[in-house]
Amino acid sequence: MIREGVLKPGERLPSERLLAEQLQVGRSSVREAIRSLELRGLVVSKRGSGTFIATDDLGSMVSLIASTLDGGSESLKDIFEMRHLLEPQIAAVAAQRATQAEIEDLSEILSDQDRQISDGGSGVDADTAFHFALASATHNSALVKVVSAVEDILHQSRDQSMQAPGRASRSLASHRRILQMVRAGDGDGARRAMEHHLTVVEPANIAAHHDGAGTVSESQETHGLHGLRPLEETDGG
Amino acid sequence: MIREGVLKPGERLPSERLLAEQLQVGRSSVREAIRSLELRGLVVSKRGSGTFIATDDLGSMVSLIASTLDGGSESLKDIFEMRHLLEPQIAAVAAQRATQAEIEDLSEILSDQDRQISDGGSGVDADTAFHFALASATHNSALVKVVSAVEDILHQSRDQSMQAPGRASRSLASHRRILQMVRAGDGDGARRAMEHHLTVVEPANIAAHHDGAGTVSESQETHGLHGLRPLEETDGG
DNA sequence: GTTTGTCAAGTGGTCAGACCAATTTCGGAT
DNA sequence: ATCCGAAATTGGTCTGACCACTTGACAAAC
Repeated sequence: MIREGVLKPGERLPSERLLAEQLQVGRSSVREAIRSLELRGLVVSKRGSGTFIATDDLGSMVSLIASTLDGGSESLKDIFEMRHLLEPQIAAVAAQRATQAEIEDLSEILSDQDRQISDGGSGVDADTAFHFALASATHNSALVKVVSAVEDILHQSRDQSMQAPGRASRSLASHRRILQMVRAGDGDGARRAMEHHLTVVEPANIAAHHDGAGTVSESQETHGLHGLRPLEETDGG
Repeated sequence: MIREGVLKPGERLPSERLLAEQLQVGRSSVREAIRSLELRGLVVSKRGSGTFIATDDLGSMVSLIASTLDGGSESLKDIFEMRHLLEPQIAAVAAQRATQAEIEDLSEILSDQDRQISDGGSGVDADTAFHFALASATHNSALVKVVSAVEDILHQSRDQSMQAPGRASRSLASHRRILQMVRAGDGDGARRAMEHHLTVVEPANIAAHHDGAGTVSESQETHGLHGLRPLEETDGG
């Protein structure tokens, strides 16, 4: 429909009223179309200003994938498994492609994690950030999106299971090992390090394989889905 | 905010007008909210009938992820790469978990593919179906969704590049090899077979990493990786 | 000349009412 | 009991209006 015209990022769309007139449809329909694009993260609307082609706006895409992937607590183990299949591969690719800046970025994140743990925190934020930064280092936008969505979903559940003493520091240690491999450009080593990380440090949260029914608690309904109300984004573009 | 009331699949929501009255907001806003839920695949609206909680509706979720993942021609190689990282793993998991029924299903699909090719077709539909069925055999809904989205995106581009003579039959052959491994419950073998399939049969479509395979229009290709190494890991699993 | 305050125009967000098309519901005719 | 058709209901769209906000231009003050 609207995609025909190839528009550059940041460019402003015609106003809803003008668009409605040009397309000979009501403004409601135009709004609905724009809204759908906005929910897809392709476009951002700003009251009083206009509607613009999204620059990269990773966040909205990620949350969109996350909400789609998150089918309730039942699928949490599926998410974990996908991560276990994907992230070691990502670590390997990242090890081969990471730039110096990205490596420093990762290093910085680990320092943060260290600091957080020293302050008595769980370090989950830095933990998530590490996985995200690692995915970014693959220079593969699709991977970044999927991994971000996965990490997003797992973020909350991790917050609780991270409480176990020793886990935080072990997580940091294996993160360091991964970074070391990335720094060395050792894809295979990075893969193994990530595998170890996921197997030893992370997985206990859910554990359950695919045999039994639900060892999952349905009270864990804490996903950050936006409900009926459209969220207002204070995007400072 | 609809989340509060736990609604069962298939249940009908209050009408837009009623909802608007109850929430003390305009019908437009209600519609917009419902639309956002519909785009997320959580709900389906039927004119004259009502709005219902989506049952499972894999399709809409998949197309949603696909649209989010599909950032234009620039990201096509990213999609390919993600597939290359993910599908061998999926094949391995599927080999370990596939039920007899699912194996027969896969076998059936290959028969279809054979038939399509004999009729002079490219067999892309059966091809996509195979990958989807394989993902389903993992019994992991998250994997199914992501793989489906990936296959969905690649479906069209594959349609064109599948024209090359010999490709279709080679695809079928390597599919057969994968199925054989799945049937044997050989996860590692399935992984390798899928890797071979993706490396030898599929990837040429886009190819153009940095050695210029030329089947891609030049203007589209300028955006991607500048000096990135192609991943060439023979995965010593 | 530069800065500041003010205001008009434009924009997306919302609301209200109306009509359309598809569907369901239900009463009456058979 | 079955069939048919009118009426009610529902989502989809259109129209017009108002609000909150942003922007940009213009005049006033420095």
